[in-house]
This record gives sequence, structure tokens and C-alpha cells, in this order.
Amino acid sequence: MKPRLATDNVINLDLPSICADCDVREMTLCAPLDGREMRQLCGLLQRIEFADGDTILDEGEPAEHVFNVTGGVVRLFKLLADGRRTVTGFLFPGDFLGLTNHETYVSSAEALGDVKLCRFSRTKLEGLFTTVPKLEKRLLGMASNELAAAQDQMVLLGRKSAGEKIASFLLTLSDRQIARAVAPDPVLVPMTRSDIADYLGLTTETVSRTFTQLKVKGLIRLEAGGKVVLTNLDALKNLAAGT
Amino acid sequence: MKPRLATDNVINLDLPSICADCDVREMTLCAPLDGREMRQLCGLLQRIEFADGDTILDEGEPAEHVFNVTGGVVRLFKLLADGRRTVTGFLFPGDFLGLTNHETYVSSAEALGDVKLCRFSRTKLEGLFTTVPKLEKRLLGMASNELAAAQDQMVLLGRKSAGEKIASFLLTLSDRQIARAVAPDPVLVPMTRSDIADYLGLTTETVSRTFTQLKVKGLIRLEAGGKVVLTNLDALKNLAAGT
DNA sequence: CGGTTACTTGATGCATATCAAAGAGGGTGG
DNA sequence: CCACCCTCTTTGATATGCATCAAGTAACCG
Repeated sequence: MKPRLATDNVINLDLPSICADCDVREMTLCAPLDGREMRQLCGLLQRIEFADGDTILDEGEPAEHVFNVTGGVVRLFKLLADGRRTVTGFLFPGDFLGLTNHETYVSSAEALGDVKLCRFSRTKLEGLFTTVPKLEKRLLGMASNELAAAQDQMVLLGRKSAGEKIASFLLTLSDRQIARAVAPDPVLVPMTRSDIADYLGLTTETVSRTFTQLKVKGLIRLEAGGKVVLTNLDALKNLAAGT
Repeated sequence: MKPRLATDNVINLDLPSICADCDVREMTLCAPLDGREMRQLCGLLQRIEFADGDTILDEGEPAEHVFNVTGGVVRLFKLLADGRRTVTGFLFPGDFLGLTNHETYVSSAEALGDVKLCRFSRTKLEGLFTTVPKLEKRLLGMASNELAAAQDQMVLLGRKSAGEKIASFLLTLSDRQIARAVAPDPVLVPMTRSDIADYLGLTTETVSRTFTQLKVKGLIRLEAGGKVVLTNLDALKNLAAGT
């Protein structure tokens, strides 16, 4: 809940170490920027951290900031009036948080374990668009990718069986590990069965049972610490694709 | 032959008639453009038409063009390997088609009845971004809206019952009619039960049964020509919100 | 009008939800 | 360092909402 500002008294100098040692720069908003542009952007960001379960922002609240995830995992979700929850996505280092065309956020965001973010004032970032159009182009690209992922998720939610959903989920996590230069195979699953269930339109029990079934069928192996080894990648891919 | 004052409606007279008599300009990409910019954009578009069932573009094919829908309804969909279909959206006049950050389209698009589009070369449109940054800003705004809608659809697909899905669907259609300055109440439903089913993650039978149930409960009235009268708007809204 | 496609309705089945309870970690305080 | 507690996970038994299978009916169109 209470963000800890890592930059409380820091004046941003020519080479702010805050960005110089950022290890996700190539995957974020910042990727296309040159040194001078980086300094401009870096000049208006703050680093903040959250602990497990902390609320980062709430759906419907004024969208004053946007964020880059620099460490940890963020859970995005929306609620129905009676409490039913849909997890609309999980954000990993390099992902962008808070994009909206309205005055308010469209999903809520919570920390899933310790989370590090860099935070920008939305208006200040938009102010940079005129002098650094690359930024806006980059944001459009990221939004387009999100949109494509959202459509894949619609296919998953609307037309896939529980087994196909879990298989797709694991493969997506694996692909995202590759994108972050993490080995694809032991898939790290930091979220709870309940989070997964609300992400895939299932219940925790069904998620658990389906993991066991995939294990019994020899497609995966469950290891301690939420690690999943993909023991039959081809079969998993076929299952995920609906073959 | 006319003065080129950038702020004047007179500019319309200078526009090619193809854009001058466009009745969805205020809802499309073009909304924020002034007369001179409109002429630039208009100079590189083509008007094309499709008949019912025609394929407009295919998922996976090279994304060479982007489109504005100027008339009719477009069905967007994705297929699984075994033929299962998910309708990822319906596009109405003013909607944008073909946004992607990849080399290829991410969904297929078909005409649902007669459709009129204006078509742009993707590279030429992107070329305009540098001189008309408003265009890129506008596209980002539209993409952000799409993203918000996609997340609502995830909630619908993952957590809503058949009745809640149909209610939400009808209310969304109604809202979009308002956005196009069409009366909200007789909701026009030009798509088949099968299209609706593939959009909501149901079967045609369940869609049909659910319409009948809503009719029996007095929430809607079904009329000829695919018109649906919302006879109890509050109840429908409560149902859609999950109350 | 006849053929075709879309829609509705009914009977039955099944995948997943729900209800219930027993393990399995994981952290904390004694 | 252990014992306890809390939460998460797994497994089992049962229920149910929607899918599937199967006709019949209405709408559409050449």
C-alpha cells in the first residue's frame, strides 16, 4: 500500500544511475531512445516499490501516472458487482502499466510478490511526445501488441477447454521468459491457483486438477517453488493450439 | 479557388468529394484533422466495398493496408486449428480496422452485409505520422479504447453467465448506436445467432434460448428484421453488471 | 413456391462448478 | 527449533449450466 520512493532526495544528474543500471530498458518504453532522450525521460520518473499484495492502483481512480515494471510481477484484474474477479493480465519486468484513453484506470493492479516500478506523471510523459515522437510510436506499438494478446485471450476464454487453457498459459509464460532472456523451460509460476483460475475463466479446483492431469499424461512435471518443467513440449503445443 | 484557412468549414469544399461527404469523419481516425491535414490523408485513400460474406482480409496475411469502416458491419474472428471460431469483435461505421504491430494481420475480417471502407496503405499512413503527429495520437487513443473494451470482453467471457452475456451484448450494441447518433432503443442485431455465440463463447442454441428467456422475463421484445426492443432497461443493466 | 439457411425448442450428456475435507508448505512466536 | 496456524493446494463426491444431438418451424431468396 505505502509506496517507498527510492528517489526521495535525488536530483537527476546527467547520467542518473536510476536508469543507467536499469536491466529492462531494452524491453520497455525506453527501448528506442538515445542518450539525450533517455535523460529527458529519466528526469521525470520516480522509482517505487510495493510488497506482496499491495494495491498499486485501482480501477476507476484518476489515471495520474503510468508505470514501467522493472522488477517482480503485477496482477491486473477487474471485479463484477458481486465479487467475481477476472484477472486481465500479469505484468512482468519490461511491461507497461496504466495505459488508458480515459481519465481513470480501467483495471486494478496489485503486487504479486515484491514489485519495482518506475512511475511517470501521465501529463509529463505526454508532454514529451511532441519533442520525442518516438515515445508515442513506441507506446502505440506496445498497445498494438497488447491488443493482439487480448484477442488471443478471447479465443482462450471463449473456446478452449480447461486442458487447452492451462497448456496455452504455460506456453505463454515460457515465451515471456524467453522475451526477458530467461531460460524457457522451467516455467516459473509465481501466481496462485486462484489467480490462474481467474485469468483463465476456471476455478482453483479445476486448475489444480488440470495440472495433475497434464502431469499424469507426462506433459509437465511440477517442482517445488512453483516451477513447471515442460516434459513434452510438442504435445503441449498441440494441445494449446487445439489440435 | 477557395481560401485555405485552416479553421474554416469552407475547407470542405476543397476536399475531394470522397471525404467531403463522409458522414463518419468525426468518429474515425480523421476526427482531429484540420482541412489541410484532411486533404493529405484523403489523397492517399481508396474507397472499397464488399458484399455479404466477402473476406476483407485474412489473419496471418501481410498487413499492407489499414481501413476505416464507413458503412455496414464487419465481423472480426480468429480460428483454432480444428475450426472452432472466436469472433473477436464487430466493427461499425467509424471503427478502425487493421491495426497491428507485426507484419501480418492478427484477425480475419469479413463483411456482414454490404460494407464500405476507406483503405490506406499502411506505410503511407505511417509516413504521415511525422508531419501529422495528431494522427498517431489519435490512433493511440483508439487503440487504448479497444484495449479497455477487450478487457471488458475478458470479464464477460471468463466470468459471466449466458444471460449476463446476452444482456451485456445488447447494451453494448445499444451504446454503440448512441455513439453513431442512432437511437439507443430498438437495438439492431444484424449478425446471426452463430456470430453472437462465437462472440460470447456460447452455442447458437444457448443464444437462442437465452433470448427467449429474456423475452419471457419481460426484459426484451424480439421484432422482425433483427430488432430488439429493451423493455426493461434497468433490469437488463443489473443483469449485465452481475447484480 | 420450393429450396435453403437461420432460428427455435426439446431431450440428454458432459465438462466444469460447487461443496467438502484432507494434505502441504511457510511463516511466526514461544 | 519446534509447534502452531494460516493459506494454498490437492483430491473426492455431487450438482448444474451449457453443449450436444435431434427435430421441427420460420424466414429468406431466387
